[in-house]
Amino acid sequence: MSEPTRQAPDRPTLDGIEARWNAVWQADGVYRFDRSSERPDVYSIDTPPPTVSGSLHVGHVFSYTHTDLQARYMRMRGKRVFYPMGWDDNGLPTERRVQNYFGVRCDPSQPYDPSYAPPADSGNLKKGAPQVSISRQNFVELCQRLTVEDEKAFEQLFTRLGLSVDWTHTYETIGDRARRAAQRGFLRNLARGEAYATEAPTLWDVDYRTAVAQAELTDRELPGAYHRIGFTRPDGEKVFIETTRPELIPACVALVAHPDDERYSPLFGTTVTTPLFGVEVPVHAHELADPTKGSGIAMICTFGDTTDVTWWRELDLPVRSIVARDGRLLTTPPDGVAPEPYAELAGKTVKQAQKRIVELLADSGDLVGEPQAITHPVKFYERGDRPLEIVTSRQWYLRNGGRDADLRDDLVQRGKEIVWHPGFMQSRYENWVGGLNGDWLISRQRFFGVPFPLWYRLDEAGEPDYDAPLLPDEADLPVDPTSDVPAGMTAEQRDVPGGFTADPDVMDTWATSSLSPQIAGGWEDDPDLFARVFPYDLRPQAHDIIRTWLFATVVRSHHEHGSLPWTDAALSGWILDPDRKKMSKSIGNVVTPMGLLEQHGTDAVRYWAANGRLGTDTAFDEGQMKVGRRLAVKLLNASKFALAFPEAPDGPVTEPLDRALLTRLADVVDEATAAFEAYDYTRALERTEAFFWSYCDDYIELVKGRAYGEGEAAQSASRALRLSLDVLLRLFAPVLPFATEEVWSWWREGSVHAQPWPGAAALRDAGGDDRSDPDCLSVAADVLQAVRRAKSEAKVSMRTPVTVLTVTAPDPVAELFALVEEDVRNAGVVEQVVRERGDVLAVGAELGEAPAKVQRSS
RNA sequence: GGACGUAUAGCUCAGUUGGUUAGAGCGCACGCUUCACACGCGUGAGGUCGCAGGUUCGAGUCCUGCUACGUCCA
Repeated sequence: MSEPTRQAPDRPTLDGIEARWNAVWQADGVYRFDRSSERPDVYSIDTPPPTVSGSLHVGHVFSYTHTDLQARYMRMRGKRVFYPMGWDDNGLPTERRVQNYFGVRCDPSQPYDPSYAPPADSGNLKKGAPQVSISRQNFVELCQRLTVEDEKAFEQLFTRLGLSVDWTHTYETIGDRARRAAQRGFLRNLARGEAYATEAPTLWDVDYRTAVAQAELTDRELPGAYHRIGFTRPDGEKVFIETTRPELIPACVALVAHPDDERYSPLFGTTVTTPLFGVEVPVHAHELADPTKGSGIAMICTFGDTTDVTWWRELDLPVRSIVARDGRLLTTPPDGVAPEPYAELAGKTVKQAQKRIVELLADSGDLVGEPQAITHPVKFYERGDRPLEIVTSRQWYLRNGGRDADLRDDLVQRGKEIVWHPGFMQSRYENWVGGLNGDWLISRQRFFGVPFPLWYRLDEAGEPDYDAPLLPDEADLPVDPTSDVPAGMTAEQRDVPGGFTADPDVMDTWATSSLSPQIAGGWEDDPDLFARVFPYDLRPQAHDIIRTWLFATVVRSHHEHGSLPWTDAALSGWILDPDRKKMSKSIGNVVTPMGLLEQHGTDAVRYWAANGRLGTDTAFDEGQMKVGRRLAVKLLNASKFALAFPEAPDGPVTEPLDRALLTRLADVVDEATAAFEAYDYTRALERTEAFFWSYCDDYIELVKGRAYGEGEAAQSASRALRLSLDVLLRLFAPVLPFATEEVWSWWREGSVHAQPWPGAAALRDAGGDDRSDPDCLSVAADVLQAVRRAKSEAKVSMRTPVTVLTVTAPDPVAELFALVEEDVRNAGVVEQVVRERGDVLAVGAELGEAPAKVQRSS
C-alpha cells in the first residue's frame, strides 16, 4: 500500500486518481468478500453477467453504477458484501463471432481433437472464406479463448468505473462451473418432471435454424397484402378467403369461420377444394376466427402462425408441412397435394414461392382483384432477419406456468414476494406471467451452449429410444454427450444401430444465466459459500429483461430451492439520446464508455449515473458529467480548506454557527440513510449535494474569518470543519469513490470505503439540543446573501466594506442574528451593524470605498 | 386493443402524508481576480405545474375523463 501523503497537496487534482486508488484497493483487498461471514451479516448481489461478444456501452456504465452505489452503501453499513461478476459468453453472438474470427464451423458429429489448433491467420479472414468443421468441444474451446480477451477489457472498464466487485469471484456462462450447474439443474428438473421433451410445432428461425422461445419474440410491422382467393365448393360455387400468405395454399388443411357467422354457417361440415393443388379440405367453425378480418373465413395451414397451431390442435387436423428448416419449400409435396404445379415451387424461399404462386393464381383466375396492401405485425426472433416460420420438431421444455394454472399462480405469488424497486415493475412481471401461452422452450439447435447431458439408445434399426434417455452421473458433470460416452457404452457404439446417440441440442443461454445465483454462489460445488449468500439480497438489472432473465431465475429457484432467488429486485432504466429516443447505436459508438471516463473522470460519470433513478429512463447528458466533475473538484478544494487549520485538541463545538451546521448535517445524514435504505441513491445524493453546496457557499464563507483566528472560537470552527468533512466524505463515498478516498488519505487512516456509514447521533450531540440554534445558520446566510446582492448590484468587489449594515427583524430572528453577527461581519466585511425591529427580515447595506485592485500572486 | 410509466422554467429534473410567494442544476444575462477553488465566486431574469371537470377552506399533489410521448404485451 502506498503511503498516504498525510496532508492536502497545494493543488489538488483528479488527474490519475482512478489508477492510483484502484491499485491500492486491489492490493489491500478492500472489496474482498469475507467468506467467514454468517448469512445475516452478508449482502449478496446477483450481478448481471454482460454479454461478452460486443462491447460495453453507456447503458452498462449507467446500471452497473447503480448497483455499485448500493453495494458501497451496504458495505459501509457493516454488511459483508458479496459482489461477484459473471460473463455471459455462452450463446449465439459469440458463436457467430468465433466462426468469422477463426474460420471454423461447429459440427457436433466430429470427434473432439485435443491437439486441434486454429488456422494461423485467425482474425484476418476474408469474408466468405471456407470454414473448417470442428467438434463441439473444440469449438467451445475457441469460444473460451476469444472471450477471455473481451473479458479482460470488460474487467478493465468496470474497474476503471470503480465497481467494488470482488474480482476473485468471477464466472463465465460457458465455463466448467456454469455448465455443471446448468446440466445439474436440468437433470434435476428432468427427474422431478419439470423438464420434458415433446414433438410439436415450434416457432423457428430459418437463418439461425433453431427453435426460439416466446420470450425471444418480437413483433415487427411489415408490409403485406391481402390476396382474395377462391376455393371451390362441391357444387362449383366459390368461397373467397383473404390471406397474406398465399404461398401456404399447398399447406392448407381446412377453412375456418366464426360459429356465429351466418354467412358461412351453411358450409360447416362440408368440404371445399384448394385452388391449384386440388386438395379437398373441410370447413370448420371456431371462436378464434374473426368475422371482421378479411372475408371472415380463413384458411388453416400447417403452419402459418400460432393461431393455425391452435386450430390444428383443437380441430384435430392433419399435417401438411411445406416449409423446411432452411426456410425453403420442401422438395416433395405433402400427401394428397398434386405434384404439379408444386414441383416448380419446391426449393424456393417462402418469398420466391409467394411471388410465383400469385402469378399462378392470377393465371388460373383464382385470385380475384388486386392484392390489397396492408402493414401488419409479423413475429420475428429478436435477433433474426426473416419472419419466423413454424416447423414441427422435438424440443425440450421447462414448466413455467404457461400450461399449468397452479404453477402460474405460484410464480405470480413469488413475484408478489419480491421487493421491487421501483414497485410498479411488479406489474411488468405479472403481465408477462399471466400472458404465457406455453412452457419455456429451452432447447436450441445450435452448438455453443451447454449441451443437454443425455444420450439415447439406438434400436436395431438405428432409431433412438427417447423414452428412456441415458443420463450421466452428477459427479461427472459437465459432460459433452457428443464426445463423452454414457456409462456401460464404448465410443465405437456411437451412432450405430444397437448403440447410442447424443442429444444434439444445446440449452438456450437463459437456461444457464437463469442459474447465475447458483453459479456465482457455488451451488453444490461449494455448499459452505452457497449457504452464506443464498437466497441473495439483490437482483439488479435493466427492466427490459424482466420477462427473460428475471422470470427465468425465479422459475429455476422455485423449482430447485422452493424459494425466491433474492429478496429485492432493482430495475434500471434506459439511456435516452438527447431526442428522448432510446440511445442509438451511432451515438453509442461515438461515445465509448472508456472515452467518457477518461474525458470527465470516473466520479463525474458516476455522478451522472447516480442522478438516474431506478426505473426511470435517463437522458445521456454530458452536461451532468461536467457538473459531477465540478462537484468532485469542489470536494477536493473545500477539504483542503477545512484541513488547513491546525487540528484543535478534543473539546466541544461552542459557536452557535458551528453547532447549527452540525445539527443540519445530522438531518442530512438521516435523510440520506433513509433514502439508501429504500434504494433511492439519487435522493441521498441530492440531499448531500445540496447541503454541500450551501456548506461551501455560506458556511465556509461565514466561518472563514473566525477559523483564521485563534482561541476557543477558532478551535470550535476547526472541530466543526473536520467533523463535518469526515461525515460528508462518507456520505459522498458511494457516488464519488475516488475523490473521497483521495481526501480521506490526506488525514485519515485506511480506506473511506471501509468506514462505517455516518450516524446522526454524534452530530446532534456535538450540535447541542437547543432547538432554536439551527436556524441561526439560515439567518446568517440570508443576511450574507443580502450583502452580496447589494455589492453585486453596485457592481463592486465582494471585498468592498459595508460601512453600515442595517438589519431589521422581528425579535426571534434578531436573537438568532445576534448569535452569528460576528461571523456575518467577517464574511461581509461589515464595519458597523445597526439592528432595528420590524415584522420581516430586511437588510440595508451602505457600501464604502472599493479596495484597491491587487495583483494576484500565483 | 390491454398493462405500466411519464408530462412542472429554454434543457435535465426535485417537489414526501394536500397547507404561505412552486424549487435546484445546466443554459442565459449582468457583475466580481475573493487570502480552498477561474475546473472559480456572486447576483438576477425566467413557470397558465399537458388539457377539461370534480372533491376540499385550500390541489403541482387526491378523484374522473381526455391528449401526447415512452416501454411491454396482444
